[in-house]
Amino acid sequence: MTLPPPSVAESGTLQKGLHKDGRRLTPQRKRVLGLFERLGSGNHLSAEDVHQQLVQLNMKVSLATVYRTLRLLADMGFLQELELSEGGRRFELASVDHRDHHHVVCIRCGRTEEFESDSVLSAGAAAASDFGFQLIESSLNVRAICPDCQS
Amino acid sequence: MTLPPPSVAESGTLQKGLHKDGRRLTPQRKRVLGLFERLGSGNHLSAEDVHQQLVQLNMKVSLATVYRTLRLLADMGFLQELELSEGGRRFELASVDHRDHHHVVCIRCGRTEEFESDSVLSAGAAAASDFGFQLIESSLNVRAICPDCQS
DNA sequence: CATTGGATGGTAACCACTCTCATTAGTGGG
DNA sequence: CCCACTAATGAGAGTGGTTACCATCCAATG
Repeated sequence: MTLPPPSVAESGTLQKGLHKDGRRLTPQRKRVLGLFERLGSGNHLSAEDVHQQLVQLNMKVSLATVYRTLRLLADMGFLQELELSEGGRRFELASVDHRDHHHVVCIRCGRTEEFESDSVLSAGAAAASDFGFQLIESSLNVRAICPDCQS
Repeated sequence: MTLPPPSVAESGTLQKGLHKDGRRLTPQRKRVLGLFERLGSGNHLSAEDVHQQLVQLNMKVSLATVYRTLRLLADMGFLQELELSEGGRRFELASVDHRDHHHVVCIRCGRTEEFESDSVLSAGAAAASDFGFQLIESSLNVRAICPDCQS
């Protein structure tokens, strides 16, 4: 059985979080967060992506507001900020998954494999907290040579 | 006893690496690499940093050339590139002593702290061997927000 | 409703970085 | 040692993602 998705954008959770800081619930903010909830977790969107998607849905939100809202929602913890590639940060619904994504990369052919590691996650979290930093994400990049390139 | 520092920029190692690809040894390239060697490992400099430092030393190198040279030296393996902070990527001297250290970087101001972790190293080694890769090095990049930028 | 200050939209500005191109200068051969 | 070849430099324009500015708008409160 599937439970109905608990929409943060509609349920009042977003509104509460905003109001306790003197902020306001606007249609634009609901649209942005709602978009992520409709797509589900696992989607990583750039600001431009979000803007385009909303335009296609006839839900006009200016690009400037998209940027402001993404940052706000990330600061509030509803979205998670991550950087998967060069040239642009991306956002996804905050979830326990994708908290850290690690890669083994072959320096010869570029073949990339992903893996997960709790010990790496906790090591990164510990290091951040040691310096008083607020963790966003940690990624372990392992440079190596794949079997095909070892010959 | 202290051995004289083996300068890659002066010893001919840089020249050799350049010549075998039809490239040229220029004063600018020696200056950039020499700067990193003078500062020693553990310094993370942005292109702007390098430019400023060289200007202060009366060793004029244009900013465009700094960018070009940093990329070149990183490709050649003399420098290590850290794509960490939002406000620009940084470079450090690639050295054997420092090949197993990790970074916590503030995405707002670029402040970078180093740390070491055996568990991270073994996790990287394990991941490499799981995929049949031959490990070269692993580096954990922790993206976070420093105390000063958390306001 | 009226008030008020946070939010939006449109756009200019910004920043790190790259490209273009005329000029300079390493390199290797003669 | 000089020359020719062409890689490399310098200066500045251009680029793409992001932020700042500001007049206008509107959600929240009483």
